[in-house]
Amino acid sequence: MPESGTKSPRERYRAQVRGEIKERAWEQIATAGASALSLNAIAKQLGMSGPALYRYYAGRDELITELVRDAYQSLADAIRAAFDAGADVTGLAHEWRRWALEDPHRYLLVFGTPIPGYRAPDDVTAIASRIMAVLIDAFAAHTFESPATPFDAHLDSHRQWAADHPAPSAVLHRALTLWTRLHGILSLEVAGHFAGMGFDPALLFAAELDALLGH
Amino acid sequence: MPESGTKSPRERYRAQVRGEIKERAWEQIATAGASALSLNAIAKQLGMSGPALYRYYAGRDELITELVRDAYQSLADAIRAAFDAGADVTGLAHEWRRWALEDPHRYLLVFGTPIPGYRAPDDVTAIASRIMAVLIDAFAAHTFESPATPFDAHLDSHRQWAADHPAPSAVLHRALTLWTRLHGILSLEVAGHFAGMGFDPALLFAAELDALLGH
DNA sequence: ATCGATCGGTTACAAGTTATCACGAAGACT
DNA sequence: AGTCTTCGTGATAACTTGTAACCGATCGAT
Repeated sequence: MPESGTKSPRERYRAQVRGEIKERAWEQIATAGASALSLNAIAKQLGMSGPALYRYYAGRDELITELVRDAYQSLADAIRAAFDAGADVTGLAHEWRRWALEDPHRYLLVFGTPIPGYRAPDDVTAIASRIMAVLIDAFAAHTFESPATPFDAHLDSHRQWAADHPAPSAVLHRALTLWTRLHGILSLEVAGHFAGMGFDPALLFAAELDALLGH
Repeated sequence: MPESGTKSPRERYRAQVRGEIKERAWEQIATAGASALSLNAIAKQLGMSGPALYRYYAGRDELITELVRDAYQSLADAIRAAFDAGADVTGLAHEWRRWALEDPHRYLLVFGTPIPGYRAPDDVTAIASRIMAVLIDAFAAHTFESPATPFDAHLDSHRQWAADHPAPSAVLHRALTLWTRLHGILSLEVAGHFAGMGFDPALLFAAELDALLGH
């Protein structure tokens, strides 16, 4: 977030307070989860009492929406940076996992059970498309001798989720499959469903990655 | 739940009210999600006011815990029934999906973001083991020529999650993979993350199933 | 059959939450 | 300086979960 230079001091102060609010919100989410987020507690932590916070965010939903957007953007940045640094699909997948485990509640806020009231803002789907585009680019380097499945044919005419990326539909399929398979493992791991099972989730993750990338 | 015959009328009444409470709770969860569950509203719907509900459930956590247990048991029964009716792995997977889509919030209550305070009761992991055992039995009918992965070796010494099922670790691996891959798709679908993407989730589901069962 | 303890339900209350309103103080701009 | 927007305040409303005290009906035992 550079380039916040030419602004009125009022707006700079406002932006800074909004940032502090989000910071405290993330602290609360990291410890107690998103549904335990308390605007009152945040305000108290910042030294101001109760309704002052409503000058900065219209309500709980708006704050959460912005947190979701930030989290999405954070994932997009991490994936993009890894790709620009030369990471292949395996590298992107491990970066994805690192990002998920770094803050489990953040991952669940983005990909987990949706908050009852709120609806995803439109720009979030744009960020998602950008993430998928990076995955597709990474897969485009590989070559696959994959038999065309019925789903591949279906994808040929349904590719707006990938920002109409010109890659062949088999590649789109791979990218989509990478997403769903990684999410299957990561969401279960992050939600603690592997807890009492004994095996090492990292090994399962690696095995799934190997299986996808041509056994 | 047969064999609830020889009970004191007090206990029968109590059991019936507890059942009605859970019914209303499921209605609320199905419409507004688990985090919007209101004990007051449930009590009001049942004609009794507020704190009377605490005679039946010690608090929110205990009610949710029982709902989670019931949902788990419901899935276990559905899978078990399909298996006993002769369903193969494909049939079990579709039954799993049918169960998930039948009540999305129920699926998310079990496999989604965990509720902040509550912890999964011990018997839930036992039910999970029973489900996994059915999956493993279904896979045991298949034969695989799979190269032993490092994860397979790891699973050989970490199989208590499958109730120490005697199947070879490659089969355990398949069953575990089925779970995580199906959950990856189903959780994203149920949480609405495929909403604006355009493609048909059912075809993606079928494609993943085909890919897993030996392309 | 009467007596007594337990159970079920009630109202009242405490401590929280989100959110709105009306007001005062302080900075910013003309 | 004067005005005007913004920020923070306390008061208030309508909620929530959960506890405490009380009262009546029912069930079990004598």
